[in-house]
Amino acid sequence: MSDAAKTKSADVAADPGRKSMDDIMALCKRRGFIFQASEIYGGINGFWDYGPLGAQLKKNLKDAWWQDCVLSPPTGPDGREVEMVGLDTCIIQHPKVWEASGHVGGFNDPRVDCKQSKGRYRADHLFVLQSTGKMLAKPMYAFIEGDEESEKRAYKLMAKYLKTNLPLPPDQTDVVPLAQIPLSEYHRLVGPDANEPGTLTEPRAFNLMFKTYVGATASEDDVAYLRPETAQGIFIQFKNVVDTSRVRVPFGIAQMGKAFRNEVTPRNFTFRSREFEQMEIEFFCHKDDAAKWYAFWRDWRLAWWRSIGLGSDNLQLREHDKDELAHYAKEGAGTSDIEYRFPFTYPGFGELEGVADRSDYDLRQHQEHARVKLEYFDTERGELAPNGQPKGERYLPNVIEPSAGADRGVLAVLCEAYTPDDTRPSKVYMKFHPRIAPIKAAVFPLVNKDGMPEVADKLARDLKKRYSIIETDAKQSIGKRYARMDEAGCPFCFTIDGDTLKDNTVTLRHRDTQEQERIGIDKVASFLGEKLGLQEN
RNA sequence: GCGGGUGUAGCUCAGUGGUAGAGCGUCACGUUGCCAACGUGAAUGUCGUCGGUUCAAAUCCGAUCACCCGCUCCA
Repeated sequence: MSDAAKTKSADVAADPGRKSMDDIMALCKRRGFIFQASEIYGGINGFWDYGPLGAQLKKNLKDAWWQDCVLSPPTGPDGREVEMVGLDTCIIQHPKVWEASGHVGGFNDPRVDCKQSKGRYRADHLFVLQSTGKMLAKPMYAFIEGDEESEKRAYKLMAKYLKTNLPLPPDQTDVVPLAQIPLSEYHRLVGPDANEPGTLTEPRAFNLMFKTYVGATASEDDVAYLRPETAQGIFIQFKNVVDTSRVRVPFGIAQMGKAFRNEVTPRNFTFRSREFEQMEIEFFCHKDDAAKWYAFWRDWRLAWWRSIGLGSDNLQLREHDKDELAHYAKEGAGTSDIEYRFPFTYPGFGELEGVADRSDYDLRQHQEHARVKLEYFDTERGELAPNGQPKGERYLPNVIEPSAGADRGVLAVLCEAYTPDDTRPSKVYMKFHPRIAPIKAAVFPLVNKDGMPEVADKLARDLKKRYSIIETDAKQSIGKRYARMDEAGCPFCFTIDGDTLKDNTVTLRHRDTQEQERIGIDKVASFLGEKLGLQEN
């Protein structure tokens, strides 16, 4: 901050590397954006609550997403308005949902810790180089699959032990997966980063899902899980939506809601929380069109984040490398992350939204596990019948999934908006896009007498009928009230003064420039409507 | 999970064994007529929590919780 203080606010605003996360967190607490969950009990790791301003900010962000994705969707690559419907499914579903999705069984990969090097490894990524023949009490060397350095190290150590040169005689050693080494032999095992044997722990499972029980008896037969993603609720209701809402492929189903993951390390304020909210679209299309729709959503979602105020320099698109791809995306057209440059990731970026081609993986999995046909009959495809009509085609649609983190979105918006400015009394202001600003406007009587409060109250009441959150405040000096609004990120203030009583004009004060102008009191509503991007008249 | 750091008023922090502090903010009254103005006054703390040492602990010791940083992890 000491550097930032000497810098022009515009420079600081554009450069998150100059913003202090501590200062942003302090403001979030001070102004009631974000509180630590269960704070009076000492807090609870990985959980955060939203205060009055934060709750409104988050609601505005979610409303903007719902508005732009569901109620007023964009024009697709085929030139037509995208077809989209909403859905709201349960946090708790049948346990088999998570078996089908691969969340149970497939992904609670066991980990192995090294007591000496403090390293942690995926057990299925570790291989062991051992000498054959008389194995008793001889050391074995673990290395990481695909990691040449650790593999070379293991061979070098083995060569040293066998007192031979590299390459090792092939008949004296072999390589086996760690899983084949019995626990009783771990005392002979040298870890990939250790220099003595016996430092590796036994493989331990990490289950990232929250476990709970359905029913008051709570026996092991009643185990259920809190959803780790909202997506599966969409997949398992896919058939109902198709059967009841007249949608036709290509179309999307949108849903937002809480999801839960027992993150190993909750970190970076709300960025990695154990309870978080997702805004997900599952877009269903024919396999032949998947690449086209994937590119469309990837680009459109990036543009959307820009439209709500995330600066272009701090936002980037990153295509995943092949080896990064999740199990469900291996067959797809690709995965990319929309990333924001947070102060705590600077100069790197952190994921805001992932856009993935999930192929038909999920529908296929549920079709198999539930033994229910989930195929879609497309009447516009297939070869032509003699009457000139297509015969139709039956298929499992491909899925393009733009999956955004609502809390990460709020955090990015907070970081982007945070603008130190030593020249103004508040020393900082929150430069929210008017569309998502929690307080849209403030109405102040310049002084609390001479008929001004009455006029201000009337204007505020009129505005409140149409716009969310209009602040009124008649206490203390006008400068103090402007400063408070700067920290809350209120974009516009309207001040009633002596002249208002004579000529019906008010002072309009702009947050970002601190400029003032006079406009007619009857123009205030239409001005706000235009600035907030709402229909007026 | 490991290592380092931090935890005192709403916020930022001072306080190294002897009665709990400052600035800012908040609130009230007065004044003020466009940028945290001024005056007067007020409220606010089990010094993160629990335990130990001591005549006496915010201060020393132990444990624990939370947050920050670095590893690790993040389907």
